[in-house]
Amino acid sequence: MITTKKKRNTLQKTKILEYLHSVHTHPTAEVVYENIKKKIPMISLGTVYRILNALADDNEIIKLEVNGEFRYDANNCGHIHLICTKCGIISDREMNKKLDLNFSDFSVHCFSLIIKGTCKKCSRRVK
Amino acid sequence: MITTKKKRNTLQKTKILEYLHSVHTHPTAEVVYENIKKKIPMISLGTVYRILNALADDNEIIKLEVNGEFRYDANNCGHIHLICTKCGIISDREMNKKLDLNFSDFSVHCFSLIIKGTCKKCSRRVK
DNA sequence: CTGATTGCAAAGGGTTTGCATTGGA
DNA sequence: TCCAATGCAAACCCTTTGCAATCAG
Repeated sequence: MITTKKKRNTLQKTKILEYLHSVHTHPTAEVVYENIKKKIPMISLGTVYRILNALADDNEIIKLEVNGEFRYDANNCGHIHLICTKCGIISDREMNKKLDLNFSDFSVHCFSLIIKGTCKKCSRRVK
Repeated sequence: MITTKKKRNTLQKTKILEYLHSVHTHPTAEVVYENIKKKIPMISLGTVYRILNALADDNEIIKLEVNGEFRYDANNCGHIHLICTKCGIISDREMNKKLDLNFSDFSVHCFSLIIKGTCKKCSRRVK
């Protein structure tokens, strides 16, 4: 059994969580960094990454991957994330049907399904 | 209208597709590279990446992201990909229920749902 | 006090790209 | 012949890390 080490609440962590709860844009670490800098000018990108990853590990937020970079989202279970693989935009949808997500050998952290495809705007651009 | 430039069939591309159709392991570009090298010793990693991305763009294969790296899979629609965010293992499941994946403003390329969580083995390791 | 957390900057590592060469149609 | 595709290696760029300083509990 790995002992959980005690965690501290810092201004950096508080502000980042606050920010994530205030937006619905699935920001990248870079975007979070730029916004937190307005309130904590001396914060560093590395710290933002560390806090975001820690929060994701604790399942307080969701970590998504789109086109080679990570995006973070305050935990909203029960949503479907539609990710356009062309432009990277992410839109949330409600599930219109109960999904049977009970697997005997796999524990789903959260009902946030990720579906990739092409959004309306991008599909207009004929290949 | 963007004109589609004509494509050529090369040994490299043929072998890579052949390989992807022969496995069910969702290999990384690196793994594909190592395996193709057995047949085409002089092939380069860059070429593997270029071919894999081209195939994914043409929707001939699926490009998945797990823990910061890409994995490729011969197109198998109608599957659920269970991705363990701890160890990165990917297992396929059949869908036991028809999903309503018709969105008015989003075209789903393929019914390959990606669900992240923790596999049995990793969940045994208590945090 | 203690040691978890931060800032800074360098290192890491998967992926992309520029360019000369090769080779498919 | 023509230009897409390749090989090679350097460049990219997002993310992670080491370390000394800092600060929450």
